[in-house]
Amino acid sequence: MSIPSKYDATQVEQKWYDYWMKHQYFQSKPDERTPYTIVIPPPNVTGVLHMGHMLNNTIQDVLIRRARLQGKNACWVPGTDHASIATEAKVVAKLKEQGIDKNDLSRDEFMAHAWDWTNEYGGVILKQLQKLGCSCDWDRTKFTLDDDMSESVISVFVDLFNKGLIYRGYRMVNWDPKAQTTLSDEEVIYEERQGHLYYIEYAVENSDERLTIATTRPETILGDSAICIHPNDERFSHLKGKKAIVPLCNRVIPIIEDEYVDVEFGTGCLKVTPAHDENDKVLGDKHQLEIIDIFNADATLNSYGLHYEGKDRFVVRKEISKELEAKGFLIKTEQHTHKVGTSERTKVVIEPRLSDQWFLKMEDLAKPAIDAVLKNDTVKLFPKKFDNTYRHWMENIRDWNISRQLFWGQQIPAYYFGDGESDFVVAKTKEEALKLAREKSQNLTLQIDDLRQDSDVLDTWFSSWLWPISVFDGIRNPENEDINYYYPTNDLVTGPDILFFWVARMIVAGFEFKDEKPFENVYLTGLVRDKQRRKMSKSLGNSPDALQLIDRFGADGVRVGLLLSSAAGNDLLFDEALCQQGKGFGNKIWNAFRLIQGWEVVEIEQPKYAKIALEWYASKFQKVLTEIEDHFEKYRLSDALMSIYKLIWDDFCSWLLEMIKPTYGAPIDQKTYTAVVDILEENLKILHPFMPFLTEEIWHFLKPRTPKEALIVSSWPAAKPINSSLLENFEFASEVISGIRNLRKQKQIPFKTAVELHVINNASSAQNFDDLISKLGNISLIKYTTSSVDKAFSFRVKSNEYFMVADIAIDLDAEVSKLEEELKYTKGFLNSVRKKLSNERFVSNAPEQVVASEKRKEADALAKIETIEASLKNLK
RNA sequence: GGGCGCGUAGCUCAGUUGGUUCAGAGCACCUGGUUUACACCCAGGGGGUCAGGGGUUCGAAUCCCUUCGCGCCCACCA
Repeated sequence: MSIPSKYDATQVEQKWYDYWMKHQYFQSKPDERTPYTIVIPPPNVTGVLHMGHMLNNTIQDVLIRRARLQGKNACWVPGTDHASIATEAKVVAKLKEQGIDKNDLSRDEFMAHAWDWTNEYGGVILKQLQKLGCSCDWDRTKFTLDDDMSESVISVFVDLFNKGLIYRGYRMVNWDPKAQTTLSDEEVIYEERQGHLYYIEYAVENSDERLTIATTRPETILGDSAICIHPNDERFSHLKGKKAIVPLCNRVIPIIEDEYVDVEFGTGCLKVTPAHDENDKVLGDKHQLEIIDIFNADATLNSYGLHYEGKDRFVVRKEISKELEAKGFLIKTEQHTHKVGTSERTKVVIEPRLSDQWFLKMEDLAKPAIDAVLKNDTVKLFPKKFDNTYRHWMENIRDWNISRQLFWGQQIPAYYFGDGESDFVVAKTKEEALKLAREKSQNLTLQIDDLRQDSDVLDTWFSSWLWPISVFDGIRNPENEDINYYYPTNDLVTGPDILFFWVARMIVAGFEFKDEKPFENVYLTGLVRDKQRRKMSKSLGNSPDALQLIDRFGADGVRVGLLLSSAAGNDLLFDEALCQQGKGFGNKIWNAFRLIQGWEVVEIEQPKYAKIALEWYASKFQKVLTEIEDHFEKYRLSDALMSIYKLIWDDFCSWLLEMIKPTYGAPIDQKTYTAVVDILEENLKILHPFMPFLTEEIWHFLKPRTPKEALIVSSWPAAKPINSSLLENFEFASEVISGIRNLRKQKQIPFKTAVELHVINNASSAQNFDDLISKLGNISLIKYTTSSVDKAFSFRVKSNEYFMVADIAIDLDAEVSKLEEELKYTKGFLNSVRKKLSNERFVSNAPEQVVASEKRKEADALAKIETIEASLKNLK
C-alpha cells in the first residue's frame, strides 16, 4: 500500500464516511451499555448549512464521537423542523414567482405545494451535515411534521386543554401584515428607527379651545376613542368630563383621566387608540372605550380610513400628515428616535392587533423548569452566566400565544359546532370531536360535516418543545423501550438566541409530560460573526459557503478551524485562516505518520535516549490527557483541542520524534518503533472526535484492520500513572537544550559543529537525559566539574551553570558586559525580595509557604550572584 | 428605563478560592536555517502601567467604589 506524500481530504473523507455508514457505526439500539444521547436542534427543513450549523454540529459530533470511543451507546438523533412561518414564507414567495397567489389557494392546495417544496429541498441540510462528518443515526431521522410527531403535538394540545391550561383570548398580538400571521414576542425584533413626533390639535366640543396631543402614528387618529389626561395635571383640569373631536373624521370622543399619562412626555396629553396599541388597549378596557380597528389584515386602511381606504399604513401616514397640516391641525413635527418592532421573518414593521388567539398558561408549568436549572442543578447551562438570563425570563414568563394564521403546521384540533365562536370542543380526531360536540350541545343530530375545525395552526415551537420526547415516541407510547432507555438525553448543543424559544420550553415540556428533565447539560455556543464582528447573515453576504470551505480545507480542517476559537457562549469571530491552520495541522500529523512509516525496522538494541524519551512521552501524554478530560468536563472544547494540538505538534513531533529519530538512513530498533506506533495510535484516538477522517485514514494505514477494529469504535485511552519527577527532569533538560540552541544562534555556531558542555554546581537529577541533550544539542562531551571554564560561553538553568566550549574565538568584552548586565538585574531582584522580607507585617501576616518561597528566592539569588561574580573574575 | 456581562500582547482569548505554573496561549510579527517527515516546516526572539482613577490589604489582573468604552437580555412613554 503506497502512502501518498500529500493528504488529499476530498478523496479520503467521502471514502471513510461511506465506510462508517456501511458498517453502521452510527446506529444505536438500546442495549446493556450506558446510553449517551444527543438530539439535534432540528434545522429548518428548507435551510442550507451555514456557519452556525457547522459550529453547532461539529461540537455535537465531537461529543458523540468521544462518548462512542468511551464505550457508551452513543445515539445522535437527527431531524428537521417544519419552521412554520419561515417555510411558508418561502413557499409563498416561490408560488408568487409562478404567478400564484396564496390567497387563491385552499388549505389543501397550499399544503400540496408546500409538501412538494419540502420533498424537493427538504433534507438538503442533512446531506450537508454528512459532508461535515456528523455521525448521526440517520435511521432515526425525524421531521416535526411527520405523522407520528404531529399526533404527539395534537395529543399534547388536547391534554393541556383538558387540564385547563389552554384558552382562547381576544388579545393584542404582534401581527405581521406581510405574512398575515401572529408572531410571538420572541419573533419581534426591536430596531431603533428615526421617526417623527407629530403634534396634532383636537377641537374641544362646544368650545373654541383646542387640545394638542403628540403621536408617532398620525394615521391612527382615525381609530381614536378617547383623549387621556393626567388627573392631577392642572393644565388640563378644566377639560375634565368634556369631549373632543377627532380631526378629519369628526368623531366625538370623551376626555378621560388616568395616571398612566406621563405629564413630562410630549404635550402631557394622550390620544387613546385601543385597537392599535397595547397600552391603549389597557386604558380602553379600564375606561370601557370603543375599539375601532382601522386596518385590514395587510395593514391597509379599512372603511374607517375614510378616503384613505385601501391605502397602506405608511402611505397614509405621509398623506394624512400633509392633509392635517393643510387643514391646520398639524402644529409641528419633531424628529423622534424610537424603537419599532419588526418581524424576524419578513422584516416588516409589526402591527399590534386585537384578535382571537389560543394561549397556553405558563406560570405553573414553568415552576419545575425554574427549579431544575436554578435550584437543583438538575439541568446545567454552560456557560453558567446564562442562568441569570434564564431566571429573568422564566420568572417573568407570560402566557404563550400558540396559534398562527398559517397553513403550514399542525392545525389546531378545536372544532366549532354552532354559530358562535364559543361553541367548540377540542379532541384528537374529528370523530371524537363529534361525540363531544353532541354531548356538549345536547344535539344528537349533529353530523361530522357540521363541525368546522379551527383554521389556525400551532406555533412551530409547540412541536419542537416536545422534540427530546417525541423523537423517541414518548408522548404516544410513554413506556416504549427507546424512551425509557434514551430519555433523559445527555447534552443539548444550541445557540443562546433560542434559549427561551426552545430550550426553556423543552425543559418545561420535559417535566410536564415525562416528569423528568429532557437533558442534563446545555452547551450554548456563540454566534458566528465575521472579523468585523458582524453577525454572519445571508443579507450581508458575509457568510462563506459552508460546502466550499469543506472543499478547500477538508471537513477536518474546517472543524478544527471552528473549534479553535470558540469558547462556549462566546461569539466566534470566524476567520478562514483558522481553517487553514486546521488543514495545516492535518498535514503535520500526516507527515509525522509518513516519517514513522518510512523507517527501516531491525532487531538492534534500543538506544538509552530512545527509552527515556518514550518513558517521558508516556507521562506527558497522561498529563495532557487529564487536562483534556478536565476541559471536556467543563465543555471547554477549544481548550481540549488546543491541548491535543500542542501535545501532537510540540511534544510528539518536535520533541519525541526528534529525540528517537535515527540519523538519516539508519534503521530503527523494533522496540522503539513498536512503542512509537502505539503512541501515535493513542494520539489518533484522542484526536479522532475533532478530526475523524484524517485519523481514521492513518489508523488503517498503520495496520490492517477489520471493520470491528475501526478507529471510530476503538477505545478512549485509559488513565495511567504519571511519573512527575520524570516530567520535571525533562523540563530541565529541555531548558538546557534551549540554552544550547540559543547560544549557538547568538554566537553563530552552526549545529553541525559539535561542542563540549561543562556543567558546574549540578543540582539536577536530569542526568539521565544527557544522551538526549547530546543528541539534540550536538554535544560531543558532557563533563561535570567544579570550576569555571576558561574562554567559554555560558548560560544558566536554575542553579546550574553551563559552559559551552567551542573551537571559535570569543568576544571577551561582550561576555563580560552580558554577565554584568545579569549581575545588575539579579542584585536588583535580591533587593526587592529583601525589602519584602524585612517588612515585619509581611512576615507575620503572609502564610508560611509564601514567606518560605521568598526566602528561597533570596537564597537562589545569592547563589546566582556568587556564580556570576566567579565567572566574571575568570574572564577578566 | 430595569437587569446581566465585558475591557489582559498587533488579533482572538485563558487566567478557579487575592500570594512561584501571575503576567500566559494560539495566531500574527522579527531574526536565522532547504541535500536528511513536513517551508502547510525547524530553531530563536521582541512585545502588555492587565481600560483610567481611587480604596481595602503585608500583598490586587483578581475584592470594593467611581469614570470612560463596548456587548447582551428584558420592558417599551404616546
